Amino acid sequence: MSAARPITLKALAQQLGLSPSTVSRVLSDPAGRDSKWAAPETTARILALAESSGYRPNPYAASLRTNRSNLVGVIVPRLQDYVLATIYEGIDEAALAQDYLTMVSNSLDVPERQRDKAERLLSHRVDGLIFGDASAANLPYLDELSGRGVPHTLVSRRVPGHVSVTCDDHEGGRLIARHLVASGRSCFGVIAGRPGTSTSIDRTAGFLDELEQLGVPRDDVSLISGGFDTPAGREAALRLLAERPSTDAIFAVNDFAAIGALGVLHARGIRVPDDIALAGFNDTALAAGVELTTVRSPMHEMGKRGYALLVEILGGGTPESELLTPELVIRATA
Amino acid sequence: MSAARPITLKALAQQLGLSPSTVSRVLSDPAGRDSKWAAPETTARILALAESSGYRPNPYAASLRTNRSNLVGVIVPRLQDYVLATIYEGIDEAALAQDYLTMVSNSLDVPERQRDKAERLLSHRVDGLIFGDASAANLPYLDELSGRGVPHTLVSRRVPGHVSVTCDDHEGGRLIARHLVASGRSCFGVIAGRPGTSTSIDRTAGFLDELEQLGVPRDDVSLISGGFDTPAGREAALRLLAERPSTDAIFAVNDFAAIGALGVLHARGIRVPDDIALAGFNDTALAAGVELTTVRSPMHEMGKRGYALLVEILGGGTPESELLTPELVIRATA
DNA sequence: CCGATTGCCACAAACGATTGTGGCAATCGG
DNA sequence: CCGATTGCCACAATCGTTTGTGGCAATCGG
Repeated sequence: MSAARPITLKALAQQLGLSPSTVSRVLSDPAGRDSKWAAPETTARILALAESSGYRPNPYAASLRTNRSNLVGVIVPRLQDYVLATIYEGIDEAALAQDYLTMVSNSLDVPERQRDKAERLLSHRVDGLIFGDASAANLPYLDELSGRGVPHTLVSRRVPGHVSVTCDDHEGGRLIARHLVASGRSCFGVIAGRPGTSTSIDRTAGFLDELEQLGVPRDDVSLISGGFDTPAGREAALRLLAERPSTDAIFAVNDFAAIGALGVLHARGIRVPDDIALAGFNDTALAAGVELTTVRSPMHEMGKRGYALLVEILGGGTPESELLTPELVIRATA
Repeated sequence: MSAARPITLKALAQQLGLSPSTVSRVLSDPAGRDSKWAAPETTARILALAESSGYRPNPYAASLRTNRSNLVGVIVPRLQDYVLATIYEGIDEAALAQDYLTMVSNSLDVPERQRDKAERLLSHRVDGLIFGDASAANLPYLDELSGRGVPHTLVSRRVPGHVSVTCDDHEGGRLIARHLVASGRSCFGVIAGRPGTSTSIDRTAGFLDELEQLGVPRDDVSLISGGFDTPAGREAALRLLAERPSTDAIFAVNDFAAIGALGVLHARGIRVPDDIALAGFNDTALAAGVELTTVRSPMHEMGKRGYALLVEILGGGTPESELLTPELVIRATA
């Protein structure tokens, strides 16, 4: 019932007839078995007792002394979003491998919430922050953090002036455009996602640039903004069909929006891809489930790199932003 | 560039000409404005300076002294799973409201990983744990935790001997069965999910019990186990169609598996629900997207209650497990 | 053979909070 | 008017680490 108070360093030292300092140095020496802080035999005794007694250093005492927490905070729009959840998994995996722990919070893409969550994390003295929700709307806060010297990196979305690791979204948009044109489509609709986010902006820009390059008149493509989720996709698809019935290809910049669109196409009895081709973005697990043509973005890798760059910054480095390469995944819908 | 060292309590006290103890008591008194630890005017001065100087108590120093961290650890099978992500959001929301922070980790439903992640969290001195991945396979570890006096609760899945908050899965299964029979179905397939988990076991048991009660011969229903995700659903559906072509209704105990099944039905040109009715479970966002008939389980609420019960335990209470009531959501597929 | 290294280890001062104890003045009760 | 209470506050110990400094013996170089 009563959770026994964990063994302390002092207790360990006492049992060993040593001073806490020696035990501490040996235990925290990365060299481990052959640390130079004690005689080999002493080192062995320390390691053995630490192991058998199940000693766990109290991280609070350590952090208090060292002023480092080995904790990184992560802010995402929403963990329910498969894409961000996957990126976070990548972050967490990389962090765990270095004995860092992570804490994650949802910002719901609203700036004051982002600020609130981030400050909360900072109150808990995280060593650095990783943002998955950067956008034009919260750029001021990010800039403030830079000014305050708070180490941070961005993943998934980029904004000017901050180190980020993102998918080459522009290129991703081009890939889709090329594929749709190659398969004979001529009247395009873009479900463009949330305004002010680089994922939305870059993907549609890439799409438009490639179309232009391929000689498609700008008049033959219509854009609809909204959100990244399924309901947003439904709504956008409805508007698209209403405003331009001649549409024969739809590019949703996010798989979830694409699935929403797919729902209305099915409901209308529109055949996919025969009547209208549909493509998404990200290659989430669901995309495979519904045979959706999409672009694979290396989400997991993005998280790992985002963490790695943060560590570089924490170490005093000044890394460059990274662009990960996307890959076209052709399935049944386009 | 250099992150200025945060203001300390001692510094505050010095500027105020008071002792740290007084400042500490006033600041941490929930009564706030009218705490009885100092003269009203003094209290006001303290509060004012704390505010204007942006004082943030160092949580490590506090935890070291109080032996409490105001941190709870959460273990889920996988955050990519919308269901668990939503439950976690509920946990986190409830925790934040009480100034608790949460840390979450994936166990991938493998027992040694669960143990590893949980121990890691315990090393960081979380006050308690919430498990979203309880199953027959890791029951021994959960029992061990009970023995060690580690406060914990379960969400989503239940297991004997541990306090949990789950959906009334048995009842949920009954709801689907009743609906399918009422709409004239007679040959049933169940995509049963991961063996050893209560969500799988209870939902199919409820389904079978209700069918029996409605007079459906046990021979007219076939069960297929596997996993909870989309690929598992695909595979199960394929087997189902092969083994029993007369099937006219499928109950997948999870929306994602259902969507996998939906994919193969579409691919085979089988009309839903005309040829085969399909129902899922959980009412995830995707279910609405594909017009899937399903059972709504209160995921967010589950998280909040799971946290609340943990707090009760931390306070020395001994709460009962809770069963949240599900709700049938009829859409297009059944 | 003697002074300088080197190997091994202990002392003690932090880190920044919380909290038991106690002191002094002003006010109260009778 | 006097002893007891109350209001307001300070002292100092403590939580469990890390780390600068230094001491003693054994070994080394010349």
